Amino acid sequence: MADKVTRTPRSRPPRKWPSMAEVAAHAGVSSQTVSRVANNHDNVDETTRAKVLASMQELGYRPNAAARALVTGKFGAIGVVSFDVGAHGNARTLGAIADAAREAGFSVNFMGIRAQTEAAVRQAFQHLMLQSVDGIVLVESRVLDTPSLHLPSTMPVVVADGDTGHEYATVDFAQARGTQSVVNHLLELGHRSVHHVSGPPDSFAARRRAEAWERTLVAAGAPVAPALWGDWTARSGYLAGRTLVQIPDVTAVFAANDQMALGVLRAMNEAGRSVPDDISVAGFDDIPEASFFEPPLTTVHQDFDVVGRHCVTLLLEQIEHRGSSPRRLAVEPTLVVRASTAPPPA
Amino acid sequence: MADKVTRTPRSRPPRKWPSMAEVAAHAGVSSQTVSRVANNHDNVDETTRAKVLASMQELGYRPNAAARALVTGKFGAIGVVSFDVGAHGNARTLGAIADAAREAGFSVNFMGIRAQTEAAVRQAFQHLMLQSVDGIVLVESRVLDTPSLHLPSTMPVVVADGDTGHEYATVDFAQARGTQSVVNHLLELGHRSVHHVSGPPDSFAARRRAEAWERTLVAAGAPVAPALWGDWTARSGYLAGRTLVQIPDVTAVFAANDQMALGVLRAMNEAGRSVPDDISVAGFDDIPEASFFEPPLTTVHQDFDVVGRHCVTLLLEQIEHRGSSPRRLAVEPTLVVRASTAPPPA
DNA sequence: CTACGCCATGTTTACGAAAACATTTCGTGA
DNA sequence: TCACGAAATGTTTTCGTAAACATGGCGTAG
Repeated sequence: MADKVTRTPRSRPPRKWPSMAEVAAHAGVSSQTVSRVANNHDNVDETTRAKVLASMQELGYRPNAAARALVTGKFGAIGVVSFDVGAHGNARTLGAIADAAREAGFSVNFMGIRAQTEAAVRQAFQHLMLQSVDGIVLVESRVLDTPSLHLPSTMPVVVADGDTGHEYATVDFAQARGTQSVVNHLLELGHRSVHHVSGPPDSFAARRRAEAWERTLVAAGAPVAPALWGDWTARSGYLAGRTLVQIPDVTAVFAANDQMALGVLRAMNEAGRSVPDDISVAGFDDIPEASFFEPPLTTVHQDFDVVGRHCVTLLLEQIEHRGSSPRRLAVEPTLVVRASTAPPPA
Repeated sequence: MADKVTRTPRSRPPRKWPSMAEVAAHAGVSSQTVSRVANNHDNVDETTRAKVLASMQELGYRPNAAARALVTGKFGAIGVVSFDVGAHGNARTLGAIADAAREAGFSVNFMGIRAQTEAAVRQAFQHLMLQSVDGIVLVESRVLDTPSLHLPSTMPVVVADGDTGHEYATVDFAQARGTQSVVNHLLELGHRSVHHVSGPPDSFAARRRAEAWERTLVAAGAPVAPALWGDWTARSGYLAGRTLVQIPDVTAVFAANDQMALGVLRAMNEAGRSVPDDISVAGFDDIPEASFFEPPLTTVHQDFDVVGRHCVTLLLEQIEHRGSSPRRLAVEPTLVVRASTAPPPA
């Protein structure tokens, strides 16, 4: 591109890291021996190994991941595609995945999704495959048609907290059971019915919670009022709460997550309703702050760390033996009763 | 390792992706031309380009990032080392970094830190360099001696929300100004002094907020009571709050983040103190839930998205021209007055 | 004592892409 | 008309590593 007179001598970084060959020369062995030491092969004499390690140390040798990946076909990396990490649950799951991955010697290639379109997810997947990962975890999928992602069948995938209607491995919470436990808790307290503030309809977790809520009510012969749809934010919970206070006979509200429950609490307070004396409110997730809400929130505890670790476990299973049929794991959530639920007013 | 009789024929993935050579053969051109098309060089005839693109499409060609990185020395990836992503601010920053990075064509290699030791950070850095990134962003550093990380001088680094006493580029909030604005807000309301619930002492952000709090009080000639140290969690704020209610003359509390402020609110309520009538409480961060606390929290708004984008900007600057001296950017936080602060009781 | 085999180590090659270098094909001005 | 240069394209080399293959030394069983 420039004139050839200048003879641009290929813009190499002035100080490159030493290569195996340089370490080998320094240690007086072949580069293959250095490779064996670097990969902890056992067929190396201890004396030689020590000599090589010393040279590595002295020269500050770092293996080049790109070269290694090129020849092995493995990248030592897993991709994580996640919706809004501003959401507590997603962030925690990501953190747990990263921890588990690191312990397994993998790094994590993170890709956030802003737009909730299938195109965005597909693009993220493709970008990750470009970036070369050995497998992908999809967190909180909101894509209706996961199978249409056109993933090569060779790419291991684990779906966390998402759709289950596909052939991929999945890890998620037993949403139904968790939901059932809160709703039943409220019914057992004597409430005739339980109103529901749901998450966004395009979220699988939200939909399953809503479905379980409805099923539980129906099973108990309780009337089912239409759910109010929120978007996981406290604000949407607040707006739903303002609607709820205008509906007569509302004595119990189950919000699909704790943030929305917080919004409901606020709306109740603004409307002069006492929680739990006038109205009981329960959430889902058990974020660390839930015990400090006003009043402390009854909710369903989810162990995101376990979910994250399971994701990595399942993914590594598939990476190790490509043929293995993907498994499904469910993590049991537990009801945590605090001060925001009580029997309905007499 | 296994018996050699089996003649394991090198375990290639049965269906590998097509290489440039295959695309080239299919399109009837040289692989170099394919390379030019793949990299959008302009010295390719439009007819040829179209032919190559068609072949790429048909064969499903994906460039191999490892091979590309090996020859270019660039990886198209930035590393992010962050403390607890369960913390809202860190998660948001990470999300913003990921977004900005993706827009710039970079992927994000995430590495979480659990242990708050220098060794853990150093290990994370080294792991990232192994994984081959073009630069690193360190979020919420709690390491006292950042320069001792022994990073090669060639590795671009940006420190977000951390120590500023080093030669790395930094992006953070004008902690001092934000703190000053809340503290002055409280003083102007008529409070004689302001108590402080600080973040952990090993966090730079916490330390700077505490210092600014103290300076502001001193500048105003107000008495300075010792700060109570928390750990960013609502629980620690709650514990601090329980201590505060036993101290006479406390009329205003500034917590170093919103979660701790929430804990303080809870402690006040438990102790029968009214906020803001008896005691004013202010936080820092303006998490989305803050408007829905009981009462809605006066706090300092931080725009994490801007911080994240700035991080990427500064990092790319260094990656592009290695020589450039690292810059420092500060993001202005803004005071958000809500219902948790008021004049002290008469 | 010798041959066989295992162990430590060395040599060659492949991985896929892009830089460097080389060649061909034109169009244009002298 | 021919030389010259720019544009398009092809050929060779390089990156750092690990697999595949090759070799030499040494202990031990026959």
